Formats: sequence, structure tokens, C-alpha cells
Amino acid sequence: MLHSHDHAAFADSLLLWFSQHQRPLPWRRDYTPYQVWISEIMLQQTQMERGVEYFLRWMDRLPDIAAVADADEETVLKLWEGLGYYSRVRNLHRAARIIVREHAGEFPGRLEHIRALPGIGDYTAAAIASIAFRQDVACVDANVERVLARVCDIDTPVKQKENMAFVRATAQALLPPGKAREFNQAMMELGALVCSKKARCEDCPVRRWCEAHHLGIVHERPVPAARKPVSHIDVATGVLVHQGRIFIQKRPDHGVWAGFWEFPGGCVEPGETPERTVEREFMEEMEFPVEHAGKITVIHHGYTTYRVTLHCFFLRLRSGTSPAPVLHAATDHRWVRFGELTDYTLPAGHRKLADMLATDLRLPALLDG
DNA sequence: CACACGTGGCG
DNA sequence: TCGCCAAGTGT
Repeated sequence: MLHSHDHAAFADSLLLWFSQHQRPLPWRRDYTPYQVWISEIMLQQTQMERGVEYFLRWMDRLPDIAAVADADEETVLKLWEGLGYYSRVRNLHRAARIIVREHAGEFPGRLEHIRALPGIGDYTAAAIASIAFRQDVACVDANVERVLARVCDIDTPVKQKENMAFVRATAQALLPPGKAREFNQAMMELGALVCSKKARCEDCPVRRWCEAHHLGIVHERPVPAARKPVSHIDVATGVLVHQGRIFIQKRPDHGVWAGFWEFPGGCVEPGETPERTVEREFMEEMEFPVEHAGKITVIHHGYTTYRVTLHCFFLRLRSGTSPAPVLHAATDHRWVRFGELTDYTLPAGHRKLADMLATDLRLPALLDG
């Protein structure tokens, strides 16, 4: 059991472990508010390893807040392509402009000002305040929740309100004043490397204070929240080829994949074949009458709450059709050469499809024909 | 407060 | 193949 007189020893053990085992990461060098901010947003719901390459590319292209504020939306979206949860980058872009306008371009150091920026919630505000500005505020993410659910043997779903309040208070009580930067990162690093889903208790620097470890039920903590079942949908999309070019359109400014470019398509309705879906969607969305020119592939793609089977087809315009679309589901369109597809920001499933086109032997003939 | 929001890795 | 999930936020 973790008593208040153990708090200092707990923190000491944890901090010693962190000093020896922390991973060297690009945002752990200078701890500038800008770099801490970008890394925190990038790492939300994202694997550390994937975050590193995106972070380095971002810093290379946009080295400071002013550069972000000056960049256009296309640029920041392209830098985020493939990371997911794209509202993060839109909020980040807005926040950079707010910082320039309202904070003279300097990242704000007060917790309430940090928290007020778009895209920054309780966790990220505390993370930036502590890691960049060394304020004594504990941050609580899924790692901290998991660690403390085990240390304190919380036997109900940790996401419950009372549990969250308890976890937050415990994290704050454990935090040694003046060492918030190291302590908060140490708690998260412990959760990532040792107190992970499959716990490695033999390597844990704080197991002597861990209730679940004493009880031998670490694997039963934290108690997960109930989950909704994952649903499955079929989607069909078409690569429309005409006079050496491929048709793409730009999605609306709101909703999923806002501002992304895509091959048109839509959900396969009950009783409908994917072939028919594509014909219907191309007529509804662009008023294009199309004919099929071959099935390309089927792409399986998973999302948080549903799985998609994406049926992909080559299409041609019916002879005599004007290549000028009447857009009903998009804000813009392009007829692009194959090689230009890399310049546009596509959802991951469509990016996969675009990559497959590179090796499809039918495409050159269609482009010529 | 439940739900939407992306993606790729892993067992 | 498939469910779970990885440094959450906005509505």
C-alpha cells in the first residue's frame, strides 16, 4: 500500500529509473515550448515510433511557431498525412495563429492560457506546463492511469469519474516539487516500457509500492471500460481515367477527412453491387456517367469503431461525356497525371490505392487509350 | 457523457 | 483474421 510517507521514495526510485532508461527522443533535447507542444499533439493516440519521423520532418519544414502560422492549410495537412486524427493539425494551425496574434508569437507559459488554445485539453496543457515550463502540475494520460490503477489496485473501470479524480490527485501528490518535467515523463515512460499492457514487473522500479503486484493481479488492472462492437461496411471507389489523367476531388471543410483529396466513391447500399455503387456515386457526386474498366483491388482498412472493405475500380467516362464535373460532394476537383498524386493529401486507404496503381500494368494502357 | 475522430502494430 | 490499443480533444 502506498502511504503518503512513501511518496518521496516512490518518486526517487522512479526518477532514478527514468534517468537510466529513458529513450533518447528528438523532443527531449532542448525542451522548447514549441517542440514540446508539437510532440505532445503528435503523440496523442499515436505510437511513439511513428511520431519521431513525423516530428523531424515537421521541424525541418516548420522550425518555429511563426512558420506554422504562416503556412497554409495544405502544407500542414500534407505534413500530417497518414498520422490520423486530422483535427489535431487543424487545431494546431489555428493555435499557432492565435499565439502570433494574442501572445506576440511567444508560447504562453500560464496553464490557463495554454489550456485555452485549440487542440489542448487537460492532459496536454499539464504536459506542456510541466515539461516545457517546469510547473508543478501532474499530467494524466493513459499510461499514468494504467500505472496508478495497478499501484493503487483500482478495481473499477479507471475511466469512471471518481477514479479519474483519484488518479489525478494521486499523481499530483506523488509529484516531487521542482521535478515535474522528469516525473511526468517518467510516469509515462514507465507505462510505455515496463507497466505496459503486458507488464514486466521484474523490471519495475516502484513494484514494492504496487498493490496489484503484491496481490498478483497486475494483469487484471486496469479494469477496461465496456466497448462497443466494431461494425463492418463496404465502400466502393473509382479511379476515373480520361485522356491521360486521373480524376480526384477535394472533400468538404467539415467532417471526416475535411479538406482531403480522394477518388470519389461511397457506401455500398444493401442489395447493391460495388460496381453499381460506383456508377451511382459518380453520377450523384459529379454527374459523370461512367463505365467500368476493370477491378483494381480490395483494400481492408480498420478504424476505431468500424472496419471498411474498399472495392476499387478503374473507370472511363462514357463516350461523348464532358470532363467538366458538376460537384455535389466536393469543393474542388483536379484531373491529375499519375505522378502528381503524391502532391495531394489523401486518406490512408486512398493513398494505399494510389501506391498500388504504380505497379498496375493496366494503368499505362488506360492513360494512353 | 457518449461518441466521433485515423492509423498501423501487435498478439 | 481480428480485437485491442498508442503521450486525447471537441462536441
